[in-house]
Amino acid sequence: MFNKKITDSELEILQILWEKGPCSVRTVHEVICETKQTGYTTTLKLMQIMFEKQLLIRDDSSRTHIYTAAISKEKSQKQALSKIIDSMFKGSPTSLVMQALGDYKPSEQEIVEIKAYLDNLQKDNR
Amino acid sequence: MFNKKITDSELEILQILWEKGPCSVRTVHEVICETKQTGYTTTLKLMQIMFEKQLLIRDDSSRTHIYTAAISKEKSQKQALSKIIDSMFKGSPTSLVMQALGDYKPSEQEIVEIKAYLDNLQKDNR
DNA sequence: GTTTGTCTACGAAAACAATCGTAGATCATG
DNA sequence: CATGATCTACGATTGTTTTCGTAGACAAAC
Repeated sequence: MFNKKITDSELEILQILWEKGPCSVRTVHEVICETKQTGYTTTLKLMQIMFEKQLLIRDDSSRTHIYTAAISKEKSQKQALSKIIDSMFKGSPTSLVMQALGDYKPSEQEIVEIKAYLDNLQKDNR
Repeated sequence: MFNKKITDSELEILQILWEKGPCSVRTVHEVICETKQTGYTTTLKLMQIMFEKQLLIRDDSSRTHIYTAAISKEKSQKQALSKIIDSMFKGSPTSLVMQALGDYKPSEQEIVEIKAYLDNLQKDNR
């Protein structure tokens, strides 16, 4: 029942809503238009479908409906990570982490932060 | 001209080729059949399309064509990471790493490995 | 109150992905 | 060499996602 696949277009809309909070279709559409050239009703339809799929919540008490993301950014991040860990990293989160660290060398400061985080995990383990 | 979108089915095929090296359609199809029930010609067609898209290279010197992945696993991993870093982690690789560590608590052993890796990065920085 | 603009709803088209059936070529084997 | 197995090529079908046009409701402005 859960685990509906989120398409790229849908993700784009979710991101706008995570960023800006509850929005009308018009507002979302204007953001999309900055990068993509597409019609207003396209955005509308997408958001209506997302509402049906329960990816969005909407307040239709006034004429201009206001939409809100129904799933948290964190949960989606986890889902996205989960998917690529399965599909690209043989199910090994650690190998994803190593690869990410290798590809995008973090700064000294960031390394320190990550290490601190790892220290905490180790404490929890005991 | 670049940035061909790789679909899930295509990724499945790429993974098999990364794992096993150059393969015939039959070989790939047999692996797919272990998890999915699908016709041989479906796999064939997919691989033909991937060849046209230049996701695969093929040797058609003998009757049974032999296909090879045209992009490396590492490059695809990087591409996949890059995509979700952009789309879900506001362009911050570090935040992806932290989230992954938080979601999938690594074992003591893995933590040690990651720390060692970070140590190396720090050395390189100096 | 009529015109103009903005909103939703909805159906249909277009684009893209995945599936399969069939045909024709080639090969292996009795 | 005839039969059956296996291969490619290719068109057709189905399913999903994205796009848009049109219609009707409502509001604002003149």
